Amino acid sequence: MSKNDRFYTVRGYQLLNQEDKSLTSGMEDYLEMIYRNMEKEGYIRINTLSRLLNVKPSSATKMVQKLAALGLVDYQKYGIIFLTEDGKKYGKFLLDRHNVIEKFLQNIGITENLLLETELIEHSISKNTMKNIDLLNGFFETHPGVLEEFKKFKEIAGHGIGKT
Amino acid sequence: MSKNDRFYTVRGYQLLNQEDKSLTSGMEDYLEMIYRNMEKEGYIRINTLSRLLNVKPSSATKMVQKLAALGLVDYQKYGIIFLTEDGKKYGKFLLDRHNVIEKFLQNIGITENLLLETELIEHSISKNTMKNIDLLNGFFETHPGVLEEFKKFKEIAGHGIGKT
DNA sequence: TTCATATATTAGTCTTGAATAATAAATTTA
DNA sequence: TAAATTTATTATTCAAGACTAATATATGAA
Repeated sequence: MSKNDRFYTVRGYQLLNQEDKSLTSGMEDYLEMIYRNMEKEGYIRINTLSRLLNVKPSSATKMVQKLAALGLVDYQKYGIIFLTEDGKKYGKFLLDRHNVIEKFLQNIGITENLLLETELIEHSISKNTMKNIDLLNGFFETHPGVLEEFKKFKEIAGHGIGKT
Repeated sequence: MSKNDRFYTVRGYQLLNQEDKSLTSGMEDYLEMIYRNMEKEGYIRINTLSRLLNVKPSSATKMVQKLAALGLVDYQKYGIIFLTEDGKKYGKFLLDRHNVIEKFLQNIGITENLLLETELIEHSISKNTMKNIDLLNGFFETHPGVLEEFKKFKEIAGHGIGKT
């Protein structure tokens, strides 16, 4: 059994992850949202953040403090939240990733719960996979005939098979 | 802001999820692995399971007890683990889903850490997305020229852009 | 400028899924 | 069959990320 043939549970991967310096998916959710708002207004506040993420302010405070400790956000008690340079870089990456996944899902025909599906998937995508999905999106864009054909294919294949 | 335009954190989605009867991703990992082994040997034991999942036996015991409580596995203390009919159905679904994701990743050119990537992604895929990705796999299979073209496209586009 | 309201923080609790250590049952072997 | 070994369970602990309740700070109005 080679090194990469081993199975791990999801929790196991999380534990592995914390050894390098990457963020937990919770932190990513927050950072991505802070980044979105930075682009619009240049800053964000705890209340806005918690409302946007559907979370209580107390949870947001806690997480923002963690992000601050990691040097990704710039903030002090009762204050306004900004991103540091590092935070902006990471945030941009997160938003790009989000958009890549969303575009891909649209391409293959997901219309319902598009945001929800994107949010769920994005955290589990590696940079390599993201890059390849991005390329696939680019391929579809430059080859519109292919997507057309896929749609036709779906209409035929999608009927009556009911493979779940 | 429509119902589906709301953002949630990953944990938030988990909490929403636990209201319906679906399994946590942890449970899914276990059930899928049990199913794999059922196909090979007809049963599994705690030790094997924990070894395959890279987890301690105590963790496996705990999870198997939960799955038993949900009526998905058939087992009693110190005994051998089988799947119930429900467990088999769910397990088959999980394995199918795994294979769909893995095939997709292969199609777009993921070769490194294929298993790891699959494991991470599979839990966050809805049935609808799975169905559509499956159709995309089918499309690629019946239109080998398209994948060929994609490969060429990647060779050109993949150079020098370095979008991350 | 003081009081009321809005906003943010802290402390403590819950759940999930890991881990360890101690214990118990089952199995092998002498 | 008794002892040694393997296998499984229980009890307890830990971290993340949610929550609530209580408290603290800031801000706007009288």
